[in-house]
Amino acid sequence: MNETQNQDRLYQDLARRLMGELASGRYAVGDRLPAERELSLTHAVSRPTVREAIIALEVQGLVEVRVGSGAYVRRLPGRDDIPGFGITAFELTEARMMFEGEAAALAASQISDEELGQLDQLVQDIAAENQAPGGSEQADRAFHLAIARAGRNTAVFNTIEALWNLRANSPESALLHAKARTANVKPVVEEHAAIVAALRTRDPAAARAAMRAHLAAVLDYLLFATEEQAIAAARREIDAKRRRYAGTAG
Amino acid sequence: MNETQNQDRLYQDLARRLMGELASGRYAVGDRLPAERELSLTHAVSRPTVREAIIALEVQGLVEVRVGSGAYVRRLPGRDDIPGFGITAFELTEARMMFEGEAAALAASQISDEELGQLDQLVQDIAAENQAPGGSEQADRAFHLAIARAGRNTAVFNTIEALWNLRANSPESALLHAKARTANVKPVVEEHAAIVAALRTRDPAAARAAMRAHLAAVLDYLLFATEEQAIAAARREIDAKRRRYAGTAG
DNA sequence: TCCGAAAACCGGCCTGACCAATTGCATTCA
DNA sequence: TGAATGCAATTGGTCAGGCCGGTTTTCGGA
Repeated sequence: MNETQNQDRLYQDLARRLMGELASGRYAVGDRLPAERELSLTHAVSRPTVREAIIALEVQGLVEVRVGSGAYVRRLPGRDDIPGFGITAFELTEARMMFEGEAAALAASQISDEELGQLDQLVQDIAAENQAPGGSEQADRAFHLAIARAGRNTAVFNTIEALWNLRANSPESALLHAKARTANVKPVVEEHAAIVAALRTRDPAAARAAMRAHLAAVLDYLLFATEEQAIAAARREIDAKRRRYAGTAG
Repeated sequence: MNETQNQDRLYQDLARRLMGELASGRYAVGDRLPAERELSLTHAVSRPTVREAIIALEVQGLVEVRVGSGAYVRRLPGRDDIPGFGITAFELTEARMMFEGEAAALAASQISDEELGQLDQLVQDIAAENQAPGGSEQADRAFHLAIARAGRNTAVFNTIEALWNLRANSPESALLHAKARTANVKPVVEEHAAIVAALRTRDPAAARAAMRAHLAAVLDYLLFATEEQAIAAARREIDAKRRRYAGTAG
């Protein structure tokens, strides 16, 4: 048993364990959870703590509490609770290529001169950010969201923003991106500048093409980074085998 | 005082009130909430209840609790808590036109014969659904999500699904769509069939065009429905004025 | 003026208790 | 025999009070 990686409060620990039991299929939708008093015994915590944990589940819509009856499973925890789960960096980037391309096309017909100026500034910020060691992706994110915002469509903006949040939540994705970014500073800046230039012409097709080109390049970087990773892994494996059989051969 | 519309538990009532105070701008991000003991006095509840309410806010990411220090505002309740809030039916449909068009293009290069067969069936379901009085949009939703799924990209599928959920959450949107749908049964079925036909050719550009054409038509329906609504509203207003001034004139 | 220790404050968690809603079972009546 | 009724056990709802350990503030000494 991984007895409670601490640092959280007890109720969070309990809530996580209960969520795990839900995810494990131990309970079906509609089933009743054990009573609060019973849970407090089986999990060795007080009833108030059990209540807090159940409330945490309730707020997330996982269970429904009926007075005098019990807590019932309303839905099972799924990918909604783990945004980005099961999504690879490639899928995410492909989705961004498709959707941000359209967002850029929309922005081309709506963007103001002031917003174009802000994008110019953001391109410079990206350049600075990429040269700094261990730089963040703050400016990069701001750049893409500014374009999405320029389309003047809340649904579009929310969608693009959600994709970026997804990216932050996916550890695999973040790692790959960081790796890919370090090697290719100049191209990234040029691509972003090209997007701004296309937007400045107010040509939707050109803006779409520039954005897609940029993200297609990102996709390439990712591929490259993955290959390197795969090669390194393969090399390690071969070395291990070599060592293992060294005794046999000698 | 709106003394507690009951039926919920106390903690929910308190949590709602606290959320209201956050929304009212009384606290800024980073501010500290009153201490638990203080809240229990000012709101006339026990400390456990206050704790439960604060946990409800914490689970939603609204506040962050620091041991020995207090509960701090992490973000203000906004559109994140009411998905679809502030998004008009037009924005949503425009976003769908852009994004589902791309999803259809992706699907064209990935879809299997079996999936094409399922789409054929769904087109028939949509026809049946639209003829039934007060029919739902179940088949319509299933049709569009099936196409999104056929692209074999989880991020893309999740995005399209999120847009459909948004649609369900927006009352204004649902109303308008219901109104628009009743008047135009045949075209809708034909448009869906055309999308399947385009997918069957495996031509991304054709699939994109068919999907965009369909949603552009939906946009037109919406416009029409809105105009009718606006005209009716204007007529009511004129009538009201007429009645108001009838006494003056007579 | 600066620093460190004590005190005040704050959340974390527990015990024990009582109330109200629900539910299941046994009793009772038709 | 079957349905209606009433009671008791179970369950969540809430409270009071208390102790602990971490954080912040304060105040006196260096």
